Amino acid sequence: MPSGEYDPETVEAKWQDRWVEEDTYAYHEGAVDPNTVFSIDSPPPTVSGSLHWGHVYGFTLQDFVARFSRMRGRDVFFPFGYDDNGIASERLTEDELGVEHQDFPRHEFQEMCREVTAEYEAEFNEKMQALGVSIDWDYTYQTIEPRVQRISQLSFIDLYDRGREYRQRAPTIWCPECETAISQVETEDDERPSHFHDIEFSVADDGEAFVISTTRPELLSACVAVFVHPDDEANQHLVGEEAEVPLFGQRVPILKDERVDVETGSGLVMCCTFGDQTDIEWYQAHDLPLRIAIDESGTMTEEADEYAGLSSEEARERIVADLDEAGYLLDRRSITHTVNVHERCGTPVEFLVAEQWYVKLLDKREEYLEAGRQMDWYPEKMFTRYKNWIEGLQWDWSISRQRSSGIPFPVWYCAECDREILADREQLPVDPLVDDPPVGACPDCGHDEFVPEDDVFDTWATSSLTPLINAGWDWNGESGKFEMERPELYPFDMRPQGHDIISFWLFHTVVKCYEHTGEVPFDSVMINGMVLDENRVKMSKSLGNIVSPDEVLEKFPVDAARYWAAGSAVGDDLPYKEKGLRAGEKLLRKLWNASKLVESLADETPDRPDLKAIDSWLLAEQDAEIEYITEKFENREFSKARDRLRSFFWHTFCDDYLEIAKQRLGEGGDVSAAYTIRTAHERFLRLFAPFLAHIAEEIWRDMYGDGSVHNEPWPEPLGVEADFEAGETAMSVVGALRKYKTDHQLSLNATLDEVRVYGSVDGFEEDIRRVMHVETLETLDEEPEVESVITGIDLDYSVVGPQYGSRVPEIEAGIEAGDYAVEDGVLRVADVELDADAFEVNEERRYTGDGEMIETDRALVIVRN
RNA sequence: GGGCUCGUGGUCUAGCUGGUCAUGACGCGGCCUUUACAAGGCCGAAAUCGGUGGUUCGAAUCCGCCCGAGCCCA
Repeated sequence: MPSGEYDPETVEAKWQDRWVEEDTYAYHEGAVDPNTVFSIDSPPPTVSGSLHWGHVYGFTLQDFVARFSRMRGRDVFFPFGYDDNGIASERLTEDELGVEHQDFPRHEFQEMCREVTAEYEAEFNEKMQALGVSIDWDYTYQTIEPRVQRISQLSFIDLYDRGREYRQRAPTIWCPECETAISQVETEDDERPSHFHDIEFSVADDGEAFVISTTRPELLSACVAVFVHPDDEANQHLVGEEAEVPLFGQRVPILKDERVDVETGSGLVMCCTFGDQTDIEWYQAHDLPLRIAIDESGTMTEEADEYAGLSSEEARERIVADLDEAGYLLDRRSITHTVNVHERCGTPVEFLVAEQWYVKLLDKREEYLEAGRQMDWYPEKMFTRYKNWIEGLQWDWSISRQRSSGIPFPVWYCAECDREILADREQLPVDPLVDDPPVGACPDCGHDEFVPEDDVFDTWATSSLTPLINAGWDWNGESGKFEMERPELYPFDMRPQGHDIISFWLFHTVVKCYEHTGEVPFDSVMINGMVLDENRVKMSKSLGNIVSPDEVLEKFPVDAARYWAAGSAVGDDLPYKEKGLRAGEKLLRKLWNASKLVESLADETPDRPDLKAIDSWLLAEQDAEIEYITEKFENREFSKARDRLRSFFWHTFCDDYLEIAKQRLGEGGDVSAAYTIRTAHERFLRLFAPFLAHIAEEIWRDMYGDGSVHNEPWPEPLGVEADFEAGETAMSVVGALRKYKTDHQLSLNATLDEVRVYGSVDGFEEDIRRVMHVETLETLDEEPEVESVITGIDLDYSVVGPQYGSRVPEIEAGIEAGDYAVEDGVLRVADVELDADAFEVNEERRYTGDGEMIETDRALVIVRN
């Protein structure tokens, strides 16, 4: 039985171990009915070595749903995965081993990644288990494992076959540091110090000089045009002429375009291949030629003449010096400007032209929007983000990456005609760098040499397949179809996701799975907010405001953190607050102590006897609470469920009911009380189980069951009939008597001589009398001797407002002036008659008899002492 | 620069399909040993609901503008 003080450190670790050992949260493979299965597709975290509050928060919310659903009789599938084939893992491996990925063949480097990430993942697993999240650890995956590589490549081939992919030479955002193409979403803006250079250009025909301002003089050789703003009258005469580029001497057209920024510099701009995003737009809009001066490693090309072979930085310095010497450099000044940088490494990006694979998105925007609409969004408002993202899409999705670690494209190209040769589904996973293509000769031209594709997939191309990975999607060569090993899981019942990555992760997952299966992959999406610090600022390394979960969990029980996590509406950001955890800790202590008391008062549950009034009242109240809490869980309104449960348990059960039951059971065998106290308590444990997973388990196994509380059914209403009116009135009388004692500085067990109650407390008289230590308690059938003084009229505005509209102020003025009369339940004021439902007479009652009267909203209580 | 979200007692939060004295918790003050819990119980003080203008008989709630924070996208 529960005894002594609650010791979370021992208790929590004990159950965490046993849950894993005993497979408490095992998904039952036999389950086939999609209606009884509840499948969760958790987005796999990136392996970076440490668990942060975002993980704790997100997984705890998922766990609430998992535990609740399990108790509601669903076969819960709660898997776990790692996204470990991205740049983060690649860098982790490089740092850990002190190597550069360029120095190894791809498969060797991948092997190193697997080894390094495996260590971090093992540590992460332990921490996850120490959070008590009800994951089935038999279902895990790594996005870098061969099985997932196969699924990724199958996905590529399937999309290709469906005409959803294409290869195109197109401007690409390039990180010279990582030497890879990156997508738009992987870049961010950053303020960087730089220099503005005023460079003298001239008109080719007449030699008229004009000034170009640029931050990138190293791109002079890549200059393909000069632009003038259409509103720039002073320079309008240049339009249509040709300009001669200094040092390099190429002639370029002078054109007009409204995208010229007239605020900065001279108002004349050079367009290069490619200095920035606008250059790409100009290249497309004005059909300009390409002059590629910087290659993929950030080195100057032949296009840069004598500067070829230099790094772009070296070339910049040399070119600036040469411009200066030749008299072309008119000014050079320091500025700070916004540049596009790669979010991972902070290097300013370049824009190159390269052959890339794309997934088509733009042509099916409407369909993808509709797919999003078909999912239930918790909270609903987050659908807007998905919608805005789709509506704002401008580019298809580039999935090519030039990296060592990653999943290879299963493609070769004919060395002669460039025809694309895709791998056979049966041979996947393949690595074209090592493996041979499935044909000996090109089907188009018969040539027998092939060039392997050496790019790998964008990491999102794989992490957007998690529903398929979890469901065991694969190609069956015999049936010639895609099949799922666990089809009952798909579509998944719930997809959890942070609100910061709805736009690409969730969106890409919906798109890919929808294309492969023809079905929207999720019935519902649950969006979680970000964890902020105590001052409501997002935690980040650069601000140094990170609070590590490890530290906190040394001080507080996991259940307290779980209590905290339930403290905000789903989707809203949640500040980390020690106070929130302390409140949780207090609840654990209260639950523990109350359980000790329950066990000491009644150590077994008798068969259900005829229940006394207060007992059926408590159980009926609990029924109503269960209904409320169940509904809140279903709607993912955890904080409402939590607060209502806590408050009902603490105040109604502990403060009101237990105090009364304590005396009844203390005085001798009261079967009705014994039945009720244990029945209610047992149901409380089940209700608390999704939130306070550990303590509920500890007490449950001590008092009620051999199995886990987490595999017990969720409580159903008992259907007990009760006089709610009398029960609540009785509790208000007890409250009034407590207040009387407090006001008179009496101890709570002080005796009261005589109490008279006017109000319906039928069947509760004895309970009130005993718990408040009343000598004689009498109920009155008629109102006691009171003097009523009308102090005013309260209008019911929901009735009066719509009825009288602008005349309301007149009515109010009449009441204020005392210029009214109440007769036969009708109020006459300001020439109107109000019915009884439109107002309430406000009376002050003064008791004129012996003793003191206390008024509650349900009863009048007179105390003589 | 654009979109979305948020801004309620000292702190966190409910209410936000408009309707009397704005919910609860933490903290604070006072009182009380009810042999489960004093890390408890009871009572109390404390908010012009970010600012401003409007719609309305009536606005925390609806609309406009402004300020601040966060996320996403330029």
